[in-house]
Amino acid sequence: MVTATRGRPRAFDRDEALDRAIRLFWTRGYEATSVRDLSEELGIGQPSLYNAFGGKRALFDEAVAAYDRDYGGFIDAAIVEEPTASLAMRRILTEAPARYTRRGLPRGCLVTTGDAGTTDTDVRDAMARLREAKRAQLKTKIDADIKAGQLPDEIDSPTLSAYVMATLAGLVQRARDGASRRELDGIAGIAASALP
Amino acid sequence: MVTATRGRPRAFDRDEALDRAIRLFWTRGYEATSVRDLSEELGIGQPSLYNAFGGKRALFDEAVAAYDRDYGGFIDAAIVEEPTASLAMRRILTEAPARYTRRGLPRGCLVTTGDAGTTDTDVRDAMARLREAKRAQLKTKIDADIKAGQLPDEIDSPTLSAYVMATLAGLVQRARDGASRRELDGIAGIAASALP
DNA sequence: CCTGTTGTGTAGCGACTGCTAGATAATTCG
DNA sequence: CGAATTATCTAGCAGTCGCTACACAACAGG
Repeated sequence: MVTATRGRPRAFDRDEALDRAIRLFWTRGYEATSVRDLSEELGIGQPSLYNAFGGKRALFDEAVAAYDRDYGGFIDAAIVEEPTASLAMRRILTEAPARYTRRGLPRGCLVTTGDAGTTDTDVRDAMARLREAKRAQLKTKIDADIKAGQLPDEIDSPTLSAYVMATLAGLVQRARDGASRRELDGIAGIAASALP
Repeated sequence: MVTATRGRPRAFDRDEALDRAIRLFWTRGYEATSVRDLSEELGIGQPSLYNAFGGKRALFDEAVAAYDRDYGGFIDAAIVEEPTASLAMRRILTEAPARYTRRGLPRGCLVTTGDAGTTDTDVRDAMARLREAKRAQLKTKIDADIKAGQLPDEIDSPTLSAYVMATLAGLVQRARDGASRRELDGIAGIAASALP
């Protein structure tokens, strides 16, 4: 085996520690989360954190990737699974309120607000690129429907995909300000009524 | 005179310094803006800053108040000046894209994102209260129209006002991610089509 | 002039930031 | 067993945070 376990074994569950890191970054964002906060919340010393994850920035990147897979994947799922862009967009707006107000989990979305209030431009650029990638995915799906005649030619796919992303960001803002799941459902319902 | 100018006169323009502080907080948010940054950008020493404004938090509060008056007032103006809630909401969504992408000014809105990524719960609560006040103003205007028969009884005014606020937050997010004025116009147009 | 009042500059406080050197503990391999 | 490898712990680095004590400068009133 290449992955022979030589040396002293790790004293903590790496996946569980990563999940705790996700929730802390999710709650406070990148810059407002200190390495000492992480060390305490993960229940490991700082040298262990650096040994296992490489550093604050590397841990954040890994946390964002794991978040996108474990918590934020409903958007990708809707785009992949729904037969049309209209259905995908409606499903995204329908599911978002529940996703942003889960009990036992932080409010909102790590990808949407994880870089807010962060000075580091690398972090901001990386997160902006991730958001842009989601929008582009949706735009591609809309374009496919236009080409297939499922949506009228006049539809502006860059704007429409941006509209959905902006609506999600608005829902995140409301969720973090304490809005109820019910209120978010109402907002998403109004927003969905503008979809083609 | 009570305001006799005894003692050494101030060596800088307080209003201009406050305006520079507004732009810095607007760009970076509360926590990511350091007192040293402010001191440098305002062109005054830290003791002068503390003497003139009281401290970082007091300066931020004053900056937010001045921002709301000088830059963010278009929302209040629309609510006060437009005869109906429908017109006010449409005007808000129409004007927001330009407001969030002014040349020579930071992107977005200080009230919407000034507290993002901030640990201090007092700051977050104060900003959330300010946002809630705006929403409540709009809700009152909608309620008045319902009562006057200008809008149907089935309209859910808390949700509709929250929808407008959420849309603005989404526009801010897109603006800060680099979206063009034109894209924001498009998003706002779609959002407005959902209004009653 | 002198006194009182206020603003400015220097210099530094204690607390926190991300990070790491060095010693030691716990495991596998030969 | 010893040697090699990896993890953990203590302790502390240089840098930044918001803030301020202190000395001095610049004004008004007497």
